[in-house]
Amino acid sequence: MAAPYNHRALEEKWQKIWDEEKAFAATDDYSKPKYYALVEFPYPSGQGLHVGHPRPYTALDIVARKRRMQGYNVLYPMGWDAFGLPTENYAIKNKIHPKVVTENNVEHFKNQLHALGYSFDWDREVNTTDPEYYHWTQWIFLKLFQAGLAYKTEMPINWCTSCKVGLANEEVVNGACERCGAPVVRKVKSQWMLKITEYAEKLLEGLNDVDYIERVKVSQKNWIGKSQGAEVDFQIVGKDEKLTVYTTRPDTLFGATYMVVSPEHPVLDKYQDEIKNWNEVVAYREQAARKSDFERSELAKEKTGVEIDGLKAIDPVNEKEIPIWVSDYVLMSYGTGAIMAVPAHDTRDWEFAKKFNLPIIEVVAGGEDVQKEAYTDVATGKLVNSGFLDGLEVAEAKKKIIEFLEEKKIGKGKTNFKLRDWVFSRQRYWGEPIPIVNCEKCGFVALPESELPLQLPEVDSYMPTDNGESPLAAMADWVNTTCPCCGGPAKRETDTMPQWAGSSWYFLRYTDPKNKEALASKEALKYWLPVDWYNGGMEHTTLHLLYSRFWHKFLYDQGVVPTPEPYQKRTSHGMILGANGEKMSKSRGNVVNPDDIVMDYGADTLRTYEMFIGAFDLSAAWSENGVKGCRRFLERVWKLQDILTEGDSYRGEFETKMHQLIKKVSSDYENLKYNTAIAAMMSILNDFSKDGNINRAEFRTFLLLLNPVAPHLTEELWSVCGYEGRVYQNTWPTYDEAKTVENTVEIAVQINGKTRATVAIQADADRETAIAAGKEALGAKLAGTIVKEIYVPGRIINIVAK
RNA sequence: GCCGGCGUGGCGGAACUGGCAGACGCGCAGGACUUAAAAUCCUGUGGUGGCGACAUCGUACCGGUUCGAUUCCGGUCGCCGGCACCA
Repeated sequence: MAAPYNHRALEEKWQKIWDEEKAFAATDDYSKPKYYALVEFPYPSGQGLHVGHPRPYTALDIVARKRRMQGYNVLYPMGWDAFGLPTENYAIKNKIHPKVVTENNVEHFKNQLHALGYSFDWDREVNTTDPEYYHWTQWIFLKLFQAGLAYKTEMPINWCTSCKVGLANEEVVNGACERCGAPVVRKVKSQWMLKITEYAEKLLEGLNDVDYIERVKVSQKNWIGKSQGAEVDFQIVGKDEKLTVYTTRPDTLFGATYMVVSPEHPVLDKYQDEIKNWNEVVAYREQAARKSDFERSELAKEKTGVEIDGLKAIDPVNEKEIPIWVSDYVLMSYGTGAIMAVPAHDTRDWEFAKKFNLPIIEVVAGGEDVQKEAYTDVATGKLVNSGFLDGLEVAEAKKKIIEFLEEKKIGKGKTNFKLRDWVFSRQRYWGEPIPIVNCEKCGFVALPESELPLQLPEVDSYMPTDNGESPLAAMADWVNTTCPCCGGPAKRETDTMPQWAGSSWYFLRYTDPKNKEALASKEALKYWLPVDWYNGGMEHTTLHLLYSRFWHKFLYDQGVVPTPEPYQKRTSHGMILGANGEKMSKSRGNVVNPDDIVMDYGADTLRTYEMFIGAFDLSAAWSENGVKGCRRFLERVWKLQDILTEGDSYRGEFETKMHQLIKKVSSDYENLKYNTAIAAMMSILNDFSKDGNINRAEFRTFLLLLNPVAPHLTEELWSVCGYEGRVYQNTWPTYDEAKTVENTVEIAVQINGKTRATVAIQADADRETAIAAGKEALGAKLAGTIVKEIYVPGRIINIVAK
């Protein structure tokens, strides 16, 4: 009888051996085929590892281990995305330097990950807060600055009232701070911006060349928000001034019955003397400005606005004079900040027109009464009341009107994006200093590369300030410097970079993490890129994933990296929820600590459970009973050693089963179907138990297949049962396609599509034989006249009778 | 509102390309072992009817295509995710 399955001793033992043997180090042997598997590096928070973390880590650990056994040089690295607010807040509260907080948290996280037996190459660990690392984050920023893609501007930013920090658009969710949930207001500040919009088209097109799961692609496309339409100039009556609008429906130009400008539109100030109701306009504008984005979207149902008394515009196609309104349903930040309103064919314009009694003119026929509802369908309608466009379909009309506009020089075809430039400044301490000085004479000047890394200075207070200045601004010694350009007095930039900076390129550093001359050597980048498989959370789809693709594409254009896209394949895992189906949180009291599971059941059980819990991409509720079930499975695997018999080839009925198993497990591991791979192994285990035997050849293959999921247990069994070497040093089992097919199959025999019997026949039986056998199996059940006989080899026999 | 995805036992979930729906696990019920319990092992487990072989219904709902539909098509309802006065 085998000794009891002592997971604690055994897991510790093997983790130590793997460390000593450097079992999972990626080598610099560039002649071997490579495989780069990547998971998002964690933010080392004070709470430690969450049970959600092991799900993606285990999934790609399985892939990494399998690929190594298949002869690949595998890079499966891990690191720390350690700049950020929670650490800083903790540091403020407990009066500990954020660097110390980070070190402690990293150590804790590392121990926890280590206890899970991941095959990370710990020699390549990176940490975004390490000056050796952020040296290169700053270097990339300088490149962006030199290329004109980083600029500083006064603009209204999203200001979190609680974190006291500016946020990128992507960090604002329903008008509230993504992190803390506090309301976000607009605040005008001078900010560093990155021109991600310059790459909008490339970011969109690049999606065609990569293998991302559909919903990730769709989210990125929505976020980039490409639309095609036209810009059209509307003459302002009696002025030498044109009001330009952007529209995706230039075909409806004849139906424009009024115009709307956003409250911030400059035309208002320019002609304030001619606006008779200027007081009213100013009042409206102030009211709109006071609203936070949150309120704006909350109050979206009811349209508001003021007609500008004194300014009119002329529709360029029909010369009609139309009124101009101000309303906050038109945004200054998209298009031109002004629109032509076509209430008959736009829902928002329709609502506005109804409220203020403006005319609604149908120009696309085919819908219901436009006085009752806007008709927005573009696929079926035909143009009416539109002069030379009458009778055309929408698509044709669009083309024709754009030609017309361009010919008359009153407009042009235009593509717009929703994507906006990336607000790159944070008024915080715990981030990468921006390596720029502001010289009175020379303006903004880049630090010379030789002065990198520009290290974070020690400060007395990390507190953010109410006036929106970074804590660094209070450090006169550090702030006051000399201009690298003219040597005159200059001031350092005191804002720091957002957390997304360090994570935008970390996968490059893993390829050559200790390089002091460059972010990584050309050779390393050429060999390892692109990342073959990257898995991460859906919540990073429009943030990290988009940002890092942007940086990568920029670095590609600079000749720094060899591939236009960083990640060949991107998948996403579902969340692990509490047992009650709700998100785990302290306040809900449904948090599961992975340390407890490792202690009580073992890392292998936790790994198996998280892979078995359900479809990888869907969220799944925690179940302690499910954990027990997986532990039970591993216990039964452990006991197989008691029924082990000699044999160097698969026995009889097990031959087909083993070949099928190798095939299934191998492909399931590659296709995020870990749950069915484990189910298949459970199933064959049941067969072995029932049989009362497993021979050495069968057990050997079984251990190899299970190893990526439960590496400690399988190594121990491998060693205990006297197989040679280590599992991880062995070759992944192969199968013979011909041997996955059974000789005899039991197939269903149907009458009129309903199964009435089953029959065992040769898998490759010919039609006559099969149908004869089928009829025999049906016996007396077969009655009436046979109309048709269907035989699908290996699948079904169906007799159609009347 | 637009876009994407989903809807299968008591529960988590399987089902290749249209071919025996419910693999595997959990739970539950019965049994073995035990003084007893836990653990372990064995058996059963979609509903209804029948002692039974079996019959019949059943993959959100309604309809269609097909010899045959969880799978394909049309419509309805519901849920989840992304985007959202983006003109």
